[in-house]
Amino acid sequence: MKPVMIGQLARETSTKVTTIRFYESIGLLRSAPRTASGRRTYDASDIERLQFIRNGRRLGFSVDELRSLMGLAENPDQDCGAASAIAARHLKNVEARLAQLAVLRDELEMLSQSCTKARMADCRIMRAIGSGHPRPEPQ
Amino acid sequence: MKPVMIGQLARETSTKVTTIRFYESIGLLRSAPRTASGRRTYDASDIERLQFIRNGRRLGFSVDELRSLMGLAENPDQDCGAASAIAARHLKNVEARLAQLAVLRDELEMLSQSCTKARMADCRIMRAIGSGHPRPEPQ
DNA sequence: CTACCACCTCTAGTCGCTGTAGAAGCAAGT
DNA sequence: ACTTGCTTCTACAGCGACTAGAGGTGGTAG
Repeated sequence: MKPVMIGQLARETSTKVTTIRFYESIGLLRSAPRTASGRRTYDASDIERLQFIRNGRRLGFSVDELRSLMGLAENPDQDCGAASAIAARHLKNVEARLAQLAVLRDELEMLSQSCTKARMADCRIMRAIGSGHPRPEPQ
Repeated sequence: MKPVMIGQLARETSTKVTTIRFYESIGLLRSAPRTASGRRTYDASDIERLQFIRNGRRLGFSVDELRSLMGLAENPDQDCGAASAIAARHLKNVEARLAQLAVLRDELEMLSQSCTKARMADCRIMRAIGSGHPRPEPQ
C-alpha cells in the first residue's frame, strides 16, 4: 500500500534498478515522484505497469509495441481490436523467425556432421562456411 | 585476376560498401592496400575471405566466432577440433533459441486466441500480458 | 563516528551494422 | 575545357534495449 523505493520495485518485478531508471528515461514509466532527498517512490500501479512491461518484453514485444498497448489501455471503452492486431502481428513475426531459425539449425547440423576430424586445411566445416553450401561434400 | 575496388567487391559478395569498410575497421578484413589516390584495392583472396564472413554471418556466427575460425585457418596443419567445437557450440545455441521461441509462439497463440473483441478494459490479451499468464482465462 | 548500503546522475559501452554529410577522384559526353 | 554523374573517401551519429562504471549523497546500524 505504501510507496516503495526503486530497489524494492526492482526486487518485486525481477528487474534491475538501472533498467527501471532506463524505462523512465525513455518514457515507458512515468517520472516517479521523489522524496525530499530525491529518491524515486513507486506505488501499486507502478508495480503493475512495470510487470506488464516485463511480461511484454519477455513475450518479445518491442518497447514501441508496449507503448502502443499501454496507450490503448488508457481508453478503456474502446474495443480491443487494435491491441489484438498488435499481438497478431507479433505472433506472425515470431513464427517467421522460428521458421528461419529452423532452416539455420538444419544447415548447421549438416555442417557439423560433415566434420571428419581433419587438418584445418581440409576441414569440411571451414569449406562449407566458405562456399555457402553446408552440405556434406560428395566424398 | 587484377585487383578490384570496393564497389566491385561489394557486388560480388552481395555486401554493402559501408559494411566492407566496417569489417576493415574492426579488423575482420585486413587493411586493403590503396591506389595512389587512396582507394582500397582487393584481390581474389579478399573476395574469398569476405565470402566466408558473409556466409558465416548468415549462419549466425558472431564476428568473434568468425575471427576465431579465421585465426584457426591460419594454422592449416592443426586438426580442426577447435573449429568444429565452435560450430557445435553455435548449433547448440541455435537449438536453445529455437526451443525458447517455440514456447513463445505457443504463449502468443494462446494469448491471441483468447481475444473476444471486448472493450480494452476487459481485453484478455491485455490482462494476459499484465499477469504473465497468457492462458485463456477460465470464464 | 564510522562503516555500509541504497540511492543519485551522467557517461559510455555492447552488437552488427546503416546512414549521413561533405569532399574528392575519375571517366565519358558536349 | 567543362560539366555531369558516378564512385570513393573520412568521420561521425544512430538503431534497440539495455548494462556497467565512476563518483557522489543520504540514511541508518553498530
